[in-house]
Amino acid sequence: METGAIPRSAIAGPFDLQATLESGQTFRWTREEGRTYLDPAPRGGEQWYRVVLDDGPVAVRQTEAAIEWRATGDATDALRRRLRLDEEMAAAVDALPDDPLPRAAASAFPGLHVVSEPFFPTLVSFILSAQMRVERIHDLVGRLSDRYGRAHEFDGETVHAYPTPEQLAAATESELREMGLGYRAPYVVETTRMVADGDLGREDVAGMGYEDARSRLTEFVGVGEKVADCVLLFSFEATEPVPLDTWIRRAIDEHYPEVEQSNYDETSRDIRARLGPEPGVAQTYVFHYLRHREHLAESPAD
DNA sequence: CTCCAGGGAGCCT
DNA sequence: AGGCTCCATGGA
Repeated sequence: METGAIPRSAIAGPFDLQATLESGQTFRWTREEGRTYLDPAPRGGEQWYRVVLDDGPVAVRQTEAAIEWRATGDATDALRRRLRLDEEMAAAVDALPDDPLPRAAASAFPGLHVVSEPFFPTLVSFILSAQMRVERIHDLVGRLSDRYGRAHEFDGETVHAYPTPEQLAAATESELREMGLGYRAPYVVETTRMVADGDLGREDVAGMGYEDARSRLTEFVGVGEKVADCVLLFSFEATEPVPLDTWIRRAIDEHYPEVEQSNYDETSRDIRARLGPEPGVAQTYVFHYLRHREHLAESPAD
């Protein structure tokens, strides 16, 4: 076991590990204490989070001085890429329009980073996300990993990687239904097959412009405009996508009533034009803020 | 009991 | 293209 630390001085701007990992962008990281990751844990509690990276399992926590990690090899570079530690999210925040909602969201979680997660896990996770609560998506992703992903020994425990397309291709629709995926089970089966067979993959989309890429991703079964936006935002480092989920749609009704919500394409363009130069970053802040603002008062002041 | 969750597919005009 | 209905499951 190796240990290491990325000092705060080596991170661009403010960073908040808990907000970053628990804001519904990625469902692979698990808090070591407690299975679900959105139970009301204290903010800033220096909890360890665990995930399996390409090189194996890693545990990460944030202290006042640094991002600390434990892993079987040097995890510094992989963490820098996943958590985008070299990028100054505050630049996008500073450029936010002078609207109350995005401003409040940004000041509530100043260290929230948009992540850069791998393609296939993100694709399947957000197929699962349809009509499902964030906590439950996290739970189901854990179940898929435990059953189909590669097992690693770590700290005397067994931890599982997210399954590869080839591994998940072994899952049948009835198996997935028994695991609780519901009507999403056949979507996962077919999309996994498409990726495993090379019908469509990350590299087919990587060079395209935003709207073309989004359209191409909807060729996957179970992937519509909204899920495609999530995949582009959280695994392609795209800055444009504003996933129009129920929370954001309600926020538009409330705070941007002049934005008409007829079809996805028009609504997307309209709201993107109002959220500054990196609307996807703004959206990520707003989403997390909307889901937590009623609990903010309970937390001790930062 | 009802309502809702980071929606999408299938079918109909 | 745009609208409607159905789809599993668990928690509040």
